[in-house]
Amino acid sequence: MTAKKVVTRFAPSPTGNLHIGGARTALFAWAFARQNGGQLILRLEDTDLARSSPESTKSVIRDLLWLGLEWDQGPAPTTDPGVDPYARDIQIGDKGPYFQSQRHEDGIYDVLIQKLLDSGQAYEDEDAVRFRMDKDIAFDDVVYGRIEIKADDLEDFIIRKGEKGGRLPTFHFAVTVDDALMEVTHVIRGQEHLTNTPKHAALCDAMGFDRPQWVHLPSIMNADGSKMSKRDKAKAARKAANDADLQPADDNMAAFNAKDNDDTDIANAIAEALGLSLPEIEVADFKRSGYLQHVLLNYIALLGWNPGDGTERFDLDFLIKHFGYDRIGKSNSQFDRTKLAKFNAEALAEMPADKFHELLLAHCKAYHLDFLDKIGEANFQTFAGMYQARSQTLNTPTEMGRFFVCDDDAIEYNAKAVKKNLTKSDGEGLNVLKQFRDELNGCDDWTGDTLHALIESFTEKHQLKNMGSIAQPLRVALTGNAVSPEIGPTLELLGKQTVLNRIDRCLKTITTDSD
RNA sequence: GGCCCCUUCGUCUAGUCUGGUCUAGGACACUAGGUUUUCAUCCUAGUAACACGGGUUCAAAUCCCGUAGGGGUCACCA
Repeated sequence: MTAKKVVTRFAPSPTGNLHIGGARTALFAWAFARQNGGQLILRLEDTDLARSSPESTKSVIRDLLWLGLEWDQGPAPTTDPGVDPYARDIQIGDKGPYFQSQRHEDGIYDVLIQKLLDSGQAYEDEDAVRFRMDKDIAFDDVVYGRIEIKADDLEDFIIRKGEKGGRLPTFHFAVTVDDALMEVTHVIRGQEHLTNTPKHAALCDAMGFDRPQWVHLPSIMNADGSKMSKRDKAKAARKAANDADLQPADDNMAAFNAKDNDDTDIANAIAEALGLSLPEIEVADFKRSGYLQHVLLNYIALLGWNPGDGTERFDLDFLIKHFGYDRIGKSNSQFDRTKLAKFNAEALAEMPADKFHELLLAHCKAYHLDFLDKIGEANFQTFAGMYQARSQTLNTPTEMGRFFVCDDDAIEYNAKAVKKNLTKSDGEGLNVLKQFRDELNGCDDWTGDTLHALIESFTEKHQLKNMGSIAQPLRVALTGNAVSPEIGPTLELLGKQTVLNRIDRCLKTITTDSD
C-alpha cells in the first residue's frame, strides 16, 4: 500500500480579518504540504449566515497572499477587485466548490445526513438534526497523543441547524464531510478544537470515512496570559474613546462603545481618529505597523515549534526543509512583540539600501502620505538611508522622524534636552548655536557631506570638545529633542530655510532666564 | 462546576520519550561597562528557571502519584 498523497487545508470562517493565530496554522499547513510535495486547500467555512461576509473572504485571501502562502485548491488566488472569489468557474482544484455555503447548495451534506437519519445514527430534534454520541471514543492527536473520552461525558449534538439557521450543516458536520471528501490527510488547527474532535471522529466512523491525522496547535496568548483576540483591539479602542470623550459617529460606534460589538473596523477607525496604535492582532495590523511578512512568519513559526538546533532566524525554505510535527510543543505561548520587533529590525538593517528604500516608499504610499508629500520622492532615498539602521519597523521613520514633516513653529522643546544642551553653563549651547547659524547661512552647497565638514571645521576652529557641541544644540533647535539621525543628512533633508527658521525660533524662544 | 489539555530564566524555548554527559544551554528583554556628535547599531560582562509535595532509584528537570496554577470546551459560532 502506498502512502496517500499529503493534503492539508486551511479552513477559516470568513468573519473578519486573518488572525495571527490563523496565520500560524496556515503556515504550518502550507509548510507541511510543501515539504511532502502535497497540496494545500483553502476552504471557507461560511455556514454561519449571519457572521460570514464576502469582504472577510477577500481580506483572508489578501492576507494569505501578502504572507506568500499560496494554496493549490480553493478560491482564485487573486486580490483583483474585479474578480469575485465566489465564482465557481474560477475556483482552482477539482474537489470544489470550496465554500461551504455552495457545497450546501449542491446538496452534499443533506444526502449524508439523510443516510445517518435512515440508519438511526441521527434523529430529528424539533426542526434540527442531532447525531447520537452513545459510545466511548478515542482518537490520536499527532501533538497531544491519545485522547479518550467516556460516553457519559459526550452528548448528542446538532449536525443540521433548523429553520432559523437556514437548515445548514453545523461546523462539526461540514468539516468532517469536507475533509473526507476533499481527501485531507492532515487536519491542522488550533487547540480549541481538541475537545471537539471526538465528535468529528465519531462522525467519520459513522459515515465510513477514514479518519484524518489530527494536529492540534497550542494557543498564542497575550503578555498577560489572556488569549490573543480581536477583542483586545476593541478593548483598547474603547478605553481610548472613553478617555478622549470621543462622541460616537453613528449607531454602530455607539453599540461598539456600549460593548455590544467588537467590530475591528470601528476599533481601527477610532484609532485613526485619535492617532493611536492598537495592539496588533490581525495580519493586516502587522502589515500596517511595518513588519515584513517573512519576519512575521519566522517569528510565529517559533511560537510552538523550533528546529531543535538552536536556529532562530530562518526563511520559508528552511521551514519547509526542517518542519516536523514532532517538534511542536503542547503548551501555550505568549506573543512577544519586542522579540518580533528585534527580528524585524535585524532584517531591515541587513537588506540592501535600495531595497529598504523601495519598501519604505511603498509603505508610506500606503499609510503615510504626509511624509511623501513633504519629503518628496526625490529626497526619499536620503530619508530612508538615515533611518534604515535605526528602524524596528517601517513605521519607525515616520514615528521618529515626525519633525521632518511638522511645521517649523510646531516644534516642542523638551525641557531636559534644552537645559542640557542649550541653557546649561550660561547658555553655552545657545551661543554656539547663534554663531553656527551664520556659518549655515553662508553655506551654498547644502548637502550632508558639506554640512558635516562645516561642523567639523567649526569645532576645530573654536576648539570645541567635539562635534556634539554643535550637533546637540542643533538637534534641540531642529527637533525639540536631543535625538535625531546623523546631523549632516538631517540638515540636508530639512532644507536650509527650515533649518534657519527653526534656529531663529529657538533662539527667540529659549533664553538662559527661561531656565 | 463536569470533561480535556498544559506547567524549565520576565518571555520564546533546548533538554523529558530512551534517568547519569545539566554546577540546566540559546534567543529576546533587563542591568553594567566600552565604541559613537545624540539615538540606534555594535562589542564585552552579568542577573535570572526545572510550580509545589510525596514516591521509585545508587542517581530524577527527565519515571509514578497527589496538590496548586493556567488554558480549552461544554451553542441550531466556528
